[in-house]
Amino acid sequence: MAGGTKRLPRAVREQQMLDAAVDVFSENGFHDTSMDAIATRASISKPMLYLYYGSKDELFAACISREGQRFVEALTPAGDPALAPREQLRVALESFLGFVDQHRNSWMVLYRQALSQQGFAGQVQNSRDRLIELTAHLLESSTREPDPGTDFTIMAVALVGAGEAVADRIAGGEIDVEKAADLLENLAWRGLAGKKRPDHLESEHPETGYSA
Amino acid sequence: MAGGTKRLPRAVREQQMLDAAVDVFSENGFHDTSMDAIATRASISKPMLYLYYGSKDELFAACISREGQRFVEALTPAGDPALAPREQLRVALESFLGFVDQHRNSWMVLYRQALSQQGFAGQVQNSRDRLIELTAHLLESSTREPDPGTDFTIMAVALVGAGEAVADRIAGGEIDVEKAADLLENLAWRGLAGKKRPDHLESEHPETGYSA
DNA sequence: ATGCTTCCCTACCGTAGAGTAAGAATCTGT
DNA sequence: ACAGATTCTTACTCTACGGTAGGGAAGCAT
Repeated sequence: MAGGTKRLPRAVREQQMLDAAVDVFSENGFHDTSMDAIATRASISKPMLYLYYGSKDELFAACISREGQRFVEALTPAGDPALAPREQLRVALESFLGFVDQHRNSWMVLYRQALSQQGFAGQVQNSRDRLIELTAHLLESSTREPDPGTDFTIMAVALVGAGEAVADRIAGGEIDVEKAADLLENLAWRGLAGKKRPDHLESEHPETGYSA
Repeated sequence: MAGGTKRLPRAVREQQMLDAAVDVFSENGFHDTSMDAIATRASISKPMLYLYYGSKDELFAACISREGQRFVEALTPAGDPALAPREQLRVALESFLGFVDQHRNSWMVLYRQALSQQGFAGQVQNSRDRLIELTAHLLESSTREPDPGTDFTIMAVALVGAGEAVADRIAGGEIDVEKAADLLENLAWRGLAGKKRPDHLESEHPETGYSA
């Protein structure tokens, strides 16, 4: 009589548990989240968590794994080889920021929790490194005359870092995806102080200036 | 007979304790660090920690406070009003990255630990926000014809984010300060794919490649 | 040489929370 | 309608660790 729902097949319950776990982890962090809290949130009893996932660590790892999966999937449209490299970068940017905009919990769990939790950082750093390598590739492909000695990987590190910082603001609801994508695209190609996008833009309208 | 050293004046012991605490916190994170571990590292007994700082939280807060202080101090040379804004930005960049290069533990504690520890994040976010505002100001001051509607704060967020990402690589010993500063300066003014610094550069010499 | 202050320790308490034992329902095939 | 598998719960155990009680020894006055 845990709450009403009962006797669901394992596969379903597992997802429910992960949903609850991601929620609570993203709210309170790994250490300040108790298994009881997750169980309660999932309207289930604690031993179920241990039956399906073996331990708190494994449960958290499962969260990272599923959310990381989703994260990578959200970026695959950017891999479309039909697009010009620079367009790919634009798509990647929008996919990335769009993913954070929705799925804020995933973002919080993956980046603000997992990355700082020794023992899980490596697992996330993998997806991150792939993102960086992808970015480095796109930068390299779309640069006409690369200055000799240019380290595209470090450039990608910087750009991804900028993206993550901006993503945090998106997750905080302070700016919207389009504006952020514009900013980062300009950052990549013209520098911060450079003019904005040369073509269209402002087409949307002149209104507020901030999102919310 | 805790280890040999004995009966030091309070002010000294307090610093010892903070040194030890910063070390251990930066290695293991807040939650995976026990007060016993810190006491042992400081060659002191646990009740001393509680006598001088009242609790684990307060001790951690003291760490953040001291390291944050040092962090801000390291950036003050950039405030020199005699410098042109763009030079100020360059100095700020080098001060920031230089600080991370030495004081890696401070960096880890402040950013990788405190920022992800709910309850302390706000305290650090303060210093961070000031850094962002400072950067935004410098950007604004040194931009000739600001495109109307340009949000310098968000730009600063992006640039600082890039700086933090690069700083992590510095802390990891993967690149050196000068190279990172060049990269970020170029990022700010010309964009990632832009040419490197037009003037001197490579003037330093080809030596070691690492600092320490 | 006696009190007062400062510094410091050994030994303990209390509890939050990870993990488990034991078994009760419910479903599925035959 | 019975056996076996699957889902699920209540009610525990046990340990790590934050925090404390109580006292001891060293310096410094007068």
